[in-house]
Amino acid sequence: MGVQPRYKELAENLGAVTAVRRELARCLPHDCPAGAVTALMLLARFGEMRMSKLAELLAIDMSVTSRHVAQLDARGWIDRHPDPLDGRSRLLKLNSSGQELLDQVSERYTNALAASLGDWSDDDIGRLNELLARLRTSFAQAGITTRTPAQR
Amino acid sequence: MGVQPRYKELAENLGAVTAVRRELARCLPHDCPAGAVTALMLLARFGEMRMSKLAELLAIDMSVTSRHVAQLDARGWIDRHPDPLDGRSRLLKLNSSGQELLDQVSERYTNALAASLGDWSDDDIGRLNELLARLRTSFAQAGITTRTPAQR
DNA sequence: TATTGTTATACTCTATAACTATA
DNA sequence: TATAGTTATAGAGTATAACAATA
Repeated sequence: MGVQPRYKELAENLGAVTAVRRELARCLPHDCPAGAVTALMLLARFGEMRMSKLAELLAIDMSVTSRHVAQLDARGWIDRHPDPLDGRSRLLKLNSSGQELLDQVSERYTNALAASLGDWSDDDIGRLNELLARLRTSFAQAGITTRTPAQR
Repeated sequence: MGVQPRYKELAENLGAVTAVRRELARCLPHDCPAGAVTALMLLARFGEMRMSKLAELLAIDMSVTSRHVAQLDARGWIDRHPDPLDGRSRLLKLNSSGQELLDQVSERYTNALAASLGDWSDDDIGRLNELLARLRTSFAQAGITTRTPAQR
């Protein structure tokens, strides 16, 4: 197969991932939208950060990030304290309640994936992880240089 | 790595695909939402079908599919004709105008992917395609048996 | 009575633009 | 003047529930 058809196929397959994510989201607690989990995962993985950094990691506009963060704060999953280096900024940090939620969600996600992918080999899951991680970075690098949400 | 951490990692990586899809959607014509393209791709791949079949392929509720299809029809990308076998149903079919749009969108998607993934080997893209296709089927099979949108 | 599809309503996620406060 | 973040408004996508028409 030439590379052109592979790209076309990839575009179709990426569309199908949406369905998988939706399915996965069904196992979340009712007061916990999927977007919140994504943000919390990033705060868990990369630690304390500013709004603008989180927006960059999420690859969404800061205005949207701002609303998500306000929700996370309202639900008591993160703490916001002033950035000593810049009075305009606040630093975001996952707190113990958020960590607890994240642990619970991770367990549910893991169970849901195990139920669907039980017949996958460990290696295949690892390969998919590698390729998806690479896809993310490839797109992030290219995305910055093209047109994207406001601040870019 | 054990299999549990791999599942957790996969959940995170699937979240990141959302950003890729959003980025990809930016290259679409202004009057053509990404959801429309997904539906058209399925009609192109699997041919004429009923609403309920399309809803199943999209893995969304038929009520939502109904609205998407109404849009596709309003934009003149599909034809709907009565199902001779069942008066309640109408058969959906991509028409020449829809095919034309789809060709144009496929080209844009391909260009966007080529720009971001230019340094990927043909084999790696093929491997990602295989794994994503398998992910879709694994989830579809498991999903049907658990709880899902209304009609299941 | 069950099934196919449609419509009404509500919620999540996102973008753009206008705004506030600080640098 | 520029930057960090917030808020208002609008649009896409989805789910549930109530409904119409046909089987």
